[in-house]
Amino acid sequence: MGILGFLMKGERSGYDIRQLFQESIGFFYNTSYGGIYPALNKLEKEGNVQKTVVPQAGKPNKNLYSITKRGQEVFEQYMRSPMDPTIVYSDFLLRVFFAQYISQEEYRSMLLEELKRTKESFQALQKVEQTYEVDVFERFTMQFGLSYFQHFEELLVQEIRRLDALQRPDME
Amino acid sequence: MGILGFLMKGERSGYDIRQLFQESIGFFYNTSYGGIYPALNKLEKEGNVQKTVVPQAGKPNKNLYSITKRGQEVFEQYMRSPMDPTIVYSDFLLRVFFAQYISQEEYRSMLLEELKRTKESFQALQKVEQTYEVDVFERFTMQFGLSYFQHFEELLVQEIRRLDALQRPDME
DNA sequence: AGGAGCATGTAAGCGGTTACATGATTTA
DNA sequence: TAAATCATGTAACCGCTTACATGCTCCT
Repeated sequence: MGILGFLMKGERSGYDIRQLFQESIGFFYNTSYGGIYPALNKLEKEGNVQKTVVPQAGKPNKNLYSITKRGQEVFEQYMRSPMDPTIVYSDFLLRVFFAQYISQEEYRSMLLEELKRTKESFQALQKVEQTYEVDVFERFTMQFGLSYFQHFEELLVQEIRRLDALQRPDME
Repeated sequence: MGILGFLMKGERSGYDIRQLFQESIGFFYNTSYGGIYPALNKLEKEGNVQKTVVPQAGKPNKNLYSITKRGQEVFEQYMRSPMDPTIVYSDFLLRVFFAQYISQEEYRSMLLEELKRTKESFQALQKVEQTYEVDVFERFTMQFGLSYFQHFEELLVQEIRRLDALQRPDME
């Protein structure tokens, strides 16, 4: 459905759409080429999008897709349909849950790794937010993400501090 | 893999495991019976778990599984293997991203719905945390979740306020 | 009388990722 | 010269959800 959303904003190729996904909403919604190209073909068959082939030198022809009236209706209908619940898959949290079975050092390095990743995600998203011109809603979505990563980071730092305090309970 | 983790804590049936998943880590890791039973069979074939059949009156026999030495090793190996990145699938955020195509009222009711859901999730998790005796790590995992929901709630409330302020810019 | 809870399982299907194949151009 | 970017696509596979099937007991 995100595909139709991006096409609402203008003509795009499958390649473009992948980039947009990655850069803007990759942190909460992801796809691969293997998903996008077949999806576009299907959308075309259903008459929701139209393809324009743009010949290119030295590259495969570019397939530019634009949304049809029918596609717009489908998209608007989607926007009004019941929301799917948000789903989080966190291997990290699963491991924390079972952390009684590993050593404190291993636990600590797990936290450290997740902290590193979180920081990286934060910075990547921050960069995107500053690079692109985005509308109010796009910006809000990204600030949601930013805020989420920041908060997550804080929790991780707190837990690492707690661990270290246990190691050295003598400290004042 | 969560299955092996639960079996580390003692003998469980497939049904038990499903309940535990739902109640404790359901907010970031989910499964259905259709996933658990086949997985248990596979684990048994591989020699990672052992089945004990407990006859019951008026119900199907209960299949109690316990983890084998081999299974423990597999679990410990997993705990030391590279972490999968955390993945979030949020239909809500996707819709926010494309909210320019819906009216303010529709947007507002979307926010309200997500707020309601978030509150419910928070309360459900809070209840679980208070009901069960959990170890340090299990508690921490849940507090992670609690904190996540709380934070999310705040962001939603802020955005709703911002919207309402736009509606009535005259207010002091 | 009906619904929730206990308890196990199968089959169909779907959405999606991973990996592969191709190949010119630009950048480091 | 190697890697990244542009650009499209297919095939295999995988894990998982949904739906179905069964049926007793306890609570309301």
